[in-house]
Amino acid sequence: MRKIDINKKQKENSLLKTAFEFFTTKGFSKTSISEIVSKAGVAKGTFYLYFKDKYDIRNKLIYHKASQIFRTAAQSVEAEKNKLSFEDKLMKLLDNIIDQFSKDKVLLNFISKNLSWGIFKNAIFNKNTEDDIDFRKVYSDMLNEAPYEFKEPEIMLFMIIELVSSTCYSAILYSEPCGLDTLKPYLYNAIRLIIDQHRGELKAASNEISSNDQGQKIC
Amino acid sequence: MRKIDINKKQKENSLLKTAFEFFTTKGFSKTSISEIVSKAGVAKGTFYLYFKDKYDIRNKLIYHKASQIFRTAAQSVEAEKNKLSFEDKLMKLLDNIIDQFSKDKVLLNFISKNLSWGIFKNAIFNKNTEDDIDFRKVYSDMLNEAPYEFKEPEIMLFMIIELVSSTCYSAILYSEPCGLDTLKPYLYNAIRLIIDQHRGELKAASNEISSNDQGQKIC
Amino acid sequence: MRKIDINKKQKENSLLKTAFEFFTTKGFSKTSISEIVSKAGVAKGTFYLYFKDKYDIRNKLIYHKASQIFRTAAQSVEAEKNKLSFEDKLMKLLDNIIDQFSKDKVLLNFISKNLSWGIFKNAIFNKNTEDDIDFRKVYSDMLNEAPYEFKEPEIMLFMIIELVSSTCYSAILYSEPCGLDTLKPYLYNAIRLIIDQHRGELKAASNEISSNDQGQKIC
Amino acid sequence: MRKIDINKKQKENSLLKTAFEFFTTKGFSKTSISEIVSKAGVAKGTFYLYFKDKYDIRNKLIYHKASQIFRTAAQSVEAEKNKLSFEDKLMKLLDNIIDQFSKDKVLLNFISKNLSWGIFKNAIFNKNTEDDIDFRKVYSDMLNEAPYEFKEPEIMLFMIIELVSSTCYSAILYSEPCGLDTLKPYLYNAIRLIIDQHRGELKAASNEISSNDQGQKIC
DNA sequence: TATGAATGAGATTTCATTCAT
DNA sequence: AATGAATGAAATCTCATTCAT
Repeated sequence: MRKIDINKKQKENSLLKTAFEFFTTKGFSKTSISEIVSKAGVAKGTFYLYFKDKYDIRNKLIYHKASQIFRTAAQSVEAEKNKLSFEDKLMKLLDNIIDQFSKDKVLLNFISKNLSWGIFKNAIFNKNTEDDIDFRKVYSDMLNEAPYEFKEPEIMLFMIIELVSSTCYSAILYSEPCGLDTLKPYLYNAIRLIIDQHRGELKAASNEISSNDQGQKIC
Repeated sequence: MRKIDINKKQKENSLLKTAFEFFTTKGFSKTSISEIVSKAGVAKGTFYLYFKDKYDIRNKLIYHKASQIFRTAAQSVEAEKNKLSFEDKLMKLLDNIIDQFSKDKVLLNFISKNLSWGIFKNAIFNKNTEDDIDFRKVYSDMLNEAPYEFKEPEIMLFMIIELVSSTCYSAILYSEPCGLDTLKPYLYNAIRLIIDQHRGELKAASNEISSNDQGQKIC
Repeated sequence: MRKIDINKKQKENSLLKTAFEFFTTKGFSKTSISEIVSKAGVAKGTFYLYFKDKYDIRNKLIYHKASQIFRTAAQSVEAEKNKLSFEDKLMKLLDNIIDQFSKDKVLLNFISKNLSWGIFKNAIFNKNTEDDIDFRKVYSDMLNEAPYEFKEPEIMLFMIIELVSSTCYSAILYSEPCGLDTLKPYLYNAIRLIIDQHRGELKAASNEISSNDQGQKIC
Repeated sequence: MRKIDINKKQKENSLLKTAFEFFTTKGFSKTSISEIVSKAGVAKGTFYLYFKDKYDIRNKLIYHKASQIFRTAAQSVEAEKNKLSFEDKLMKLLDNIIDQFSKDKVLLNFISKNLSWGIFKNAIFNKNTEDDIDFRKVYSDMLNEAPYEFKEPEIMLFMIIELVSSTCYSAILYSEPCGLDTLKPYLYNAIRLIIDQHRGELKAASNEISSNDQGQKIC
């Protein structure tokens, strides 16, 4: 990377960092571009060289942060990939995410307040930059590795994510109606029940992974 | 009510109605008080006689609308109160609410975008005006009439409400990841599973509901 | 006085009292009629039954307070009327006024900030209500009783009053450039010098008191 | 100075000039920032680039104008610096100031209405911009050059300034209680008397001013 | 007399965005 | 690429005063 490009990247990062600070402390609509640029140490006009407008920088932040969370969680599962069942992998993934948020309430608040399923899906299901993880692939790999078929796996994931995100948001930030620790057993049990209701037949052995052990197949 | 009070109520309603129109079509932050008052046909200063600021009128709208939805739903259950089991009553209540929202997407959007468990709890668990329904009482009546004890009934309601509201929001408004009709069977099944996990022991017979098995009573 | 008139007087006094409180603590332009009436316990419209507008109540307050100060001072001199020389009477009068102000800085601030020679002259040289003192008469009596003529007595009084009021204002309220005690000797000496420069000839015996000893006149 | 800085100075001056016009004709509180900017031909936001608020521009005007007056007066004395006695220099200074005000009643009114010893002292005793004159130095130079010591020279100056400003204000603007010409002889005489009462001992001869009467020196 | 709801012009201030430098 | 002065529409909010009751 040329020196000038490094410089540009630094400016952009400085703006992103500062914007995040203000958005999380003062809120999006009460943060002005003026504040961001003066704290970031660049001129007003410069802001518009890097971002289309205020909404642009917010969305880029959400993408960035959400993707960071998922990458970390995915890595934690990766290690034990082959030892865990599908359910356990998914639970571990969720537990890791919840853990990250409970340790970073500011980020939770920011993402929650600005999250819609649309932006969210975009953030985790599409690669926006080279570093971003492709969560769609992670999930479909997990499904493929599972011994069962799942009915409507997207709906299943959707329900789980919505249940987790909305209940944990309230439990972590406001302890409403109870703290995270009280909530967890009920929540995790509910998730397993939801997975159960979507679990279908045992898979027929797939070609790729068991082309040579067809003998075991019974069906 | 004196003529002047009727007039005041009309002014307030006119402002609420107009504000709701703008908030739902243009969005909260893009709606100005100037627009509201000029459409409502009152002077700018008059707005401030009724509401502290823009946030105040928004919160009052949420209270008002949320409470309206719940009152309607509660009334629909009231009729068959004694014929239905606890589960069926709760499911009917939820179904009625989902139904109302699916018919009034504008309202759903408005309430969802501005809803937090805090405001929500306030709206349905506290009477703000005389007309407001006391949802807490409705729920606790339902619990009392059930033959079973429930473990942590507040957490149960919380999980159900969060699951329903966040999944339906996305399904009704954006058909994401699927339409409401596709979602419903999975969602309703999930709800019943959640209720199941919270159901506890059979209650000791109480006076009202078991006048004919007093013999079992020991006390 | 009829009961209804007493009631009216009470309302007016309550408004005056409250307005004075706010004017002296928040300042004239930052005090709103709303605040005054709500503290005074009357309706907004009622204010306009007693006062033309905000300026009207301020002027009435100034008249009232200024006249009060002068009445008190005049009374303190009255007792020793015949024992003191003109100079001493005037000095005692001034000293008493300064004393009152140094004990009531709030009032000093209010009157000073809103004082102009015009309003001031009006306040002390014209009777506004029956209780108000006629300062013009007090001063002219003092002059008549003095054994000397005075050149331009009005200019003399004017210079003294302006010197006293502007220097004491600053000394009492801000100790600028020095406190009142440090200022006093220089100030009082300056006043005596000013009186000196206006003192004229010994008076010819006046008609009333010495109609029969005209022979003494030399002129 | 860069072209852009010249432009900025012009904008600021245009705002100051326009504000002064309105403040002096309509009064401070009846002048709106809207009026100022529209007359000055700049955008409303531009005002806030140069001044914090309405009070800020007023204070800057007072500083500016007061300092202008004193600079002019000081220059008039400078010429005859060595020919005049301390008293005559001070009288000439005051006379020049009074003269300026009597020719510019609008300015007198503006400064007087908004003057307090605090702002005033600030205006003349502190350099606010590079052009501002340091009146403190002018006065202390005058004192140093005088052959006498003065008791409490600051109190002396204070009394003189207060006496002059408050009496002349009324005389020039309202001819109350008399016109300036009638007042002057009495006023100037009073000032000389005040100076007299503060004059102390002859100074021990300093090197510069009394090289030829060293014989009298005892030390 | 007394009330206080209603007025609505107008005040101050903010801020995303542009554009000449 | 970077700047930051300038914009000016628009936002929120105030408040002296009126007038129907």
